[in-house]
Amino acid sequence: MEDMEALPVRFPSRQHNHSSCVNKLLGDAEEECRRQKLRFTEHRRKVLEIIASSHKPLGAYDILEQMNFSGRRQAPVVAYRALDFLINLGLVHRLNSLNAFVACMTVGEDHTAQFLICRQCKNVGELNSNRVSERIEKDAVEAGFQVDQQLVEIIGICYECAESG
Amino acid sequence: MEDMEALPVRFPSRQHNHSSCVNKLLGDAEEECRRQKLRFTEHRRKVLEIIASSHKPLGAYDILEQMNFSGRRQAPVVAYRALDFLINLGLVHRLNSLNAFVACMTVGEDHTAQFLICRQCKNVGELNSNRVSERIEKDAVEAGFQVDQQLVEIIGICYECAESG
DNA sequence: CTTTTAATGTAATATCGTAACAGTTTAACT
DNA sequence: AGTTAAACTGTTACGATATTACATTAAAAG
Repeated sequence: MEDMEALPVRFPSRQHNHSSCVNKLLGDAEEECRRQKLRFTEHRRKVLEIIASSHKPLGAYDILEQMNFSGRRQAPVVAYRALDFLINLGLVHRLNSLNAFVACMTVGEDHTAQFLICRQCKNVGELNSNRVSERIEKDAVEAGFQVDQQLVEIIGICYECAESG
Repeated sequence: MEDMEALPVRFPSRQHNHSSCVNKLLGDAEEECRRQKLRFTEHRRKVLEIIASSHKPLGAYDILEQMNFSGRRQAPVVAYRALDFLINLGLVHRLNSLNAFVACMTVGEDHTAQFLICRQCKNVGELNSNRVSERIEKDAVEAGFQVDQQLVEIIGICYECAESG
């Protein structure tokens, strides 16, 4: 029997308003850090803000460029340190096939994620299909493998690009 | 209703004999190139041989090191060109989470693949679960996404490492 | 208020991957 | 065979991504 619940997916539509979701994410981050007694420092806030302001994946050096507070160029390690922190908190995801980073679109919720990468518009959506993650888990276990982490990246064409030819 | 066929999976066991599977892969490669009228040149053969001789993923520069035919060091691009060729032929897979390459373990068969990466012994197995690939395809389509390519990497502990503590 | 843990600043360097272009080999076609 | 077109190779240079190491400063815990 199929699971008939709605399939959670977030793909950024073209006219979607960023500033509200950026603010939401920053708020979530602050709260999460308070809860876990972690420090939400300036670098970390800035990096999260930069990533969240783009639904296209950003490379570490793209992020770094936007961190020039006062004409002062930061060293790469500054971006990587903040990224590590945010990834560990689940606020940012790394896309291995692109060496790039995106903000998490389902913060706080307990979720698995698969990434939908549009090779035309370069936007990235987040699919949260438990059916997929459970299927992977089951089959891996059946194959004698104990799963710690799943990395699922799906390359293709998003709905809006398919429509507009 | 569940699909009850055996789940195809290849994980290299510790006492498994490489040389026979290396030879098989080289033979398959030759045949496939003949069939498609492609050239199976020395570089390509050598790179495939090197990758196939290791069930642990190899980086491009690891491969390069083993290409020193006569003390002569090859340029990186030599390895990358051969790798591109072999990947397009489906003889080699790239593991994005590791920036590394492994030989395909199910050559010639029409198959999808998910990679089982043991974070202890570093061996990589290939799971060929149509249930996983179909689940991903269905859910992506349901989310309005047209799938071209699936990249699935599963990090964890393999059977032999789990057994031996 | 001192100890110790976490974060930052800074420089250097390691690792991974590609561009460009001239030269050579191979295949295909008179 | 001789000519042409396509594919492959050699070589140099460079671009992009990521980490190590270590000295310094800031914050939290006792």
